[in-house]
Amino acid sequence: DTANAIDALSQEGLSEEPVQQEKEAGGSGGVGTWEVVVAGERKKQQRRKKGKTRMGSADDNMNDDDNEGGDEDDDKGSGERGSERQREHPFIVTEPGEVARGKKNGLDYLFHLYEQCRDFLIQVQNIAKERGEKCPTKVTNQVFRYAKKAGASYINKPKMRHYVHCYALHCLDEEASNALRRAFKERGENVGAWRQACYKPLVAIAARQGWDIDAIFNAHPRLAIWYVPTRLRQLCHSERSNAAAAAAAAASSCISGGADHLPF
Amino acid sequence: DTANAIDALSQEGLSEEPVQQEKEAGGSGGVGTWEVVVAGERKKQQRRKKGKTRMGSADDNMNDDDNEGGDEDDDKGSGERGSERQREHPFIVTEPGEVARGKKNGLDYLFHLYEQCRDFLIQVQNIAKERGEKCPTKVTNQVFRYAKKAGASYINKPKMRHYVHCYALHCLDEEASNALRRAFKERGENVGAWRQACYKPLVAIAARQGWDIDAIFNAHPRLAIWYVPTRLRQLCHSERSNAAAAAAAAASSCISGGADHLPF
DNA sequence: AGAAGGACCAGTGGTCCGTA
DNA sequence: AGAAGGACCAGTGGTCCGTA
Repeated sequence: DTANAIDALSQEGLSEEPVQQEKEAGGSGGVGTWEVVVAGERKKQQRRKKGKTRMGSADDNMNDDDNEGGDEDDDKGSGERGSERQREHPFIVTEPGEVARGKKNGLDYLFHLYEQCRDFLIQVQNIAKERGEKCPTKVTNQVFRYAKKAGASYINKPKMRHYVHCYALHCLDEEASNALRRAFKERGENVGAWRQACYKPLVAIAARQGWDIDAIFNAHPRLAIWYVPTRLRQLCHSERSNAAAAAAAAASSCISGGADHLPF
Repeated sequence: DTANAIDALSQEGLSEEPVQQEKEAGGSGGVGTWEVVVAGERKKQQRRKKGKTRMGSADDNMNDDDNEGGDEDDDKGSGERGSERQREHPFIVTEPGEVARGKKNGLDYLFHLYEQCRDFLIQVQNIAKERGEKCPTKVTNQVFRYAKKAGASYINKPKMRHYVHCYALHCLDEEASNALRRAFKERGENVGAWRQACYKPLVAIAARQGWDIDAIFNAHPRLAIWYVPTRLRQLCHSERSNAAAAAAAAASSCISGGADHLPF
């Protein structure tokens, strides 16, 4: 399943750790390998306001003690501290197994991030169980915070939420997902277009299974830990309404004997 | 199950509706009867600050538009508007089937409130499903808000959370729950003492079932909709630790051959 | 232009503590 | 004193929009 994890490597990004750890975890892909990640704390400065690098906040300290002075305005143009804002490379549409070239990341890498989040969730769950605390069943803020603390600074909530339904298609119908990737790569579409196109086959799957997208997510062990995206839920709902209306119209036109006169 | 719902009646409290509706719902106890509750909107004034009765907020308007003037201080002694602050009558320890006398409510009534919350949850779930929205699996703030809007002003979150574990015992071992009620009534104990005493048999149940109090709640259909109380979770955890330590000590003393010398 | 993610916001779970 | 519940608070789910 995660056999070709090496192909999913991020092109070397801003922060060195992820790439290193990817390589270490490459062959096995087991859960235990992520303890390496946990051990290696982050080395980058985590800037809060732009340019205002703050020291002193220990790695285990999650407290948000940023309000000291009181002025949090007109910091425009104070970014002379040298450290430019850095981001992950943008995704491009790649075929299954294809490594992205240049300063880009491929879709195998994207999906691999979801597996990493799952590993982090499992760790958070184990800690919670040991301590007798509430145990999350989903990838929550707590899990994202844990991932960041563990050095996986390239994982963040907006990104993961943005592509959840793409990952869902990958989980639920890998054939269809792969075909879509190939088609969109061939057409030279960008990631946004591919992402949009992932909705339709998912709605079709939901249609076949009684429209209960929550049940579909929950029935799949790797998908069950992700919240159903609002947009996907909405699409399933409106499509179900359309289907129901169409069915009703057909039935009505059957009863009334044909399409040549208005049913009411 | 809810056959003796009439015995669970609240003594006529401040708000007339609950009692009336209890009586109507008395015989059947089905879900549908609560539509009566939904239909009958609340008539009482809902005061925000003390004595400051506000008019105008429509029943469907959940908006909290209370901040108009800006002075929200020194309202001490301004309660001359006639409407005294009103509350539900306090609970007393009653035997199963016993009606509380005087300005008191019995424990059958308390447990009945949990069933009502379940009915409200089911209604909220049905509405959510119809609309294709996220569907709560637990009694959430949204459900409490809905209950209030439906006229059940006597239901509130702090109260329901306070007694959840008492209801849990009632669900999981009604015999034990009934025996405890009889014993505490006979001894003349107050509700607080009875409530405290409900923890112990629950921890014993958890001990018999591998200490997983979440699994125990989730396995019971009427209990699964309630969050496991923090205190109960903590008690189960520390008791498990104690049991494990005791077991380890026993094993150690066995290995070392007896209790006459220190094992290390 | 297309995309990544810091940071905000409304509403949550949890329960304290001013009230009766 | 014992108890009911308004109201607060830290941290959540959700995603916008200033950024690169």
